[in-house]
Amino acid sequence: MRQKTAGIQDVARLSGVSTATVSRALSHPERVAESTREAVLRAVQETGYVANSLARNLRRRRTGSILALVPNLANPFFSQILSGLSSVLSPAGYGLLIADTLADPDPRARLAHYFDSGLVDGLVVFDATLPDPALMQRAHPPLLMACEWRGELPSVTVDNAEGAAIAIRHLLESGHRRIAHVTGPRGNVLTESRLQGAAGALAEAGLALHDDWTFTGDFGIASGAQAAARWLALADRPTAVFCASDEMACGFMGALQQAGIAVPGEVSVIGFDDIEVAGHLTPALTTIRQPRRDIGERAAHLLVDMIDQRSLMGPSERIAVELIRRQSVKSPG
Amino acid sequence: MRQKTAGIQDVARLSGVSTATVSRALSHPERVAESTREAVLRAVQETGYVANSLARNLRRRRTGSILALVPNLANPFFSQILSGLSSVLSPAGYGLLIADTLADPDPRARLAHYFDSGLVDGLVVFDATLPDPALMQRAHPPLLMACEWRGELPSVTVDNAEGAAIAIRHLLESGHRRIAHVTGPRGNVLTESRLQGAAGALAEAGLALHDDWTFTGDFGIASGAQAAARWLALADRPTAVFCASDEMACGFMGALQQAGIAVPGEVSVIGFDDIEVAGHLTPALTTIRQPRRDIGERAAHLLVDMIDQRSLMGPSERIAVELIRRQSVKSPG
DNA sequence: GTGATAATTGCAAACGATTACATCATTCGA
DNA sequence: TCGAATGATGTAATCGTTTGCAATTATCAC
Repeated sequence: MRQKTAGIQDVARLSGVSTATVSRALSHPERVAESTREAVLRAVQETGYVANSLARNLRRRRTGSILALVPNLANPFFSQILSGLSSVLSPAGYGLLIADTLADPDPRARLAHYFDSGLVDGLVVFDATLPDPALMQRAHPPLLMACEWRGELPSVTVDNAEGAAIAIRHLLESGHRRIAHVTGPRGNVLTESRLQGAAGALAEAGLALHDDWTFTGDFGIASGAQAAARWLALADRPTAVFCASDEMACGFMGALQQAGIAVPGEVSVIGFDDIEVAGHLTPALTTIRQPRRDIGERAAHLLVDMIDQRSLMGPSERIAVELIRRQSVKSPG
Repeated sequence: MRQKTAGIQDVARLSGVSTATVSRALSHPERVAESTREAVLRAVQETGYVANSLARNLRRRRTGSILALVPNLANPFFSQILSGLSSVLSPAGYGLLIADTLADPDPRARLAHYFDSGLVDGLVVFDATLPDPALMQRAHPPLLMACEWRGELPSVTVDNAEGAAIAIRHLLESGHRRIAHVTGPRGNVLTESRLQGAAGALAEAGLALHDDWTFTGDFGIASGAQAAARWLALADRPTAVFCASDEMACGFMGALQQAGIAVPGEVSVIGFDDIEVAGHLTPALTTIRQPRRDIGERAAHLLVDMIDQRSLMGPSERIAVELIRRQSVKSPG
């Protein structure tokens, strides 16, 4: 069974001082005499005392943990972002709580719950549909959007429209004129923003986004494969495809190759994200890189700042994307 | 700024009862008269009161959160397991804390810290090197190993040796006699266990694991590509390769294809894990499936049981694996 | 030597809930 | 009708820290 762990009382008794002094010796070492500090530390050693964070946090009115609400934990896109978050949060003294909003029957209720349970000092939200205006009325801890964004909420995002434009321009420069687009779910801010960037770049070249050539997906692998099926059914096929996520690009290429279509021989494919596997596919996937670890790290810094300043608003940050040229794009014909 | 949130005092005052009654009305509704219960609930509505979990947990001597220690958050293998964990932990009233032990300068110290900080009610540990005997001496909350295992600690694992044996037998049945193996990091329990299972299956067929044909990797994509380079340098090449993880298989196949070697034409490849992308590679990867979501869910159940029974030991569970036949294996020559 | 200033330390009140125990009002059986 | 059992509520202790304030002692300038 769990033996009772030493409390501050025990340390105080052993070192012959009051609990107040023990507490100070540990959290504000400069405010106690060196000799007492040593005595206390010795007693801490001996008892193996570790402060109970529950009590400490109750008194200090902070919890020491921040919550990340991700739409789908099983999506590898997030893992590296979370890793980045964790790497700056831990040293800053925060634990990282993670909740999967997909796995949750009522994610909005959960968010509301976290707002006033006092369980967390701050939130990073990756799903723009979550923090709706009604919800934001109530009192709540600092909240930062990441990847997606909404209204005036502070956020860490990537330049999605520009990324899409870069992708399209790359296809254009390679000589493609007939370009398809596999989108994310309609209504999603990322989807719309990339769609708009793609359309803009196309327009600059005097082209338009052909309705029959834009396929709606959901960022997941399977939806990429479905888009491929629709592409295959086309009488008049585009020579290049811009997929709004690498996962979809992966599903798209896979299904095409199953059907005996050569990539990039018969069709060029460009993705978005640069997930780890992208460079190891055959052909290696040309894509727009989102620096995912950076996103996590920046988000963590911004949120910690907001918490420190007890402010609900904070700066937003936009991170640049980058074209990674690999093998899945070549000149048509 | 953050307006002060209502406390139990406010509810008590508004509904004209004592705080004790409010507390009871909320946590033990049957112990209070219906009329008062209604009055309390009405006051709760009006004030928007939500109990402060810090205070509650301090008093109840539990924290309501459990911690998962994963060796590498950026590895997509874990995301689905975490998702499974989360899906049963949330309804059970536990939050899921996640820490990346790779990102941590001193993971052992962190584990020690969690042992007595009273921050968590239980731990799920995915890294067998962490809970060393010295550490386990001290008082600590219930701990469950998952995927990896160590000593007598309760664990949720998969039948690794059997999985490896199934993989090898599948290659054997397809007619291969010259079989290579890309392992995980040496010393790792998964690595050794799969190695042993593979050697066993080979022995049944009168074959042995050729030293020159076993390449050491680290479960990551890049190490698979490195193994491929070593395979390419071989004068006398095996016709099939069993990779101890899908990521390595992916890196292996990719590098081979880059070098102009056909898979499965010139060499068959079989993986382990069945990560999501496996079925969308070209060729689609034949592999041994680990039901990752199940692992997470079972681990959560077992751990919650241990916590409920205040017991440090608990049953261990072994989950079956399954051969997924796809396209990366065919008969040689 | 004396009063003022600064450096240490202890006392006790928070933090915000839960719950053992005491109290009071009912109900019921004899 | 009375004593006991039952049920509903309140009082106050408790969980394990931190910290404002006061008290004590040491230091220093004069």
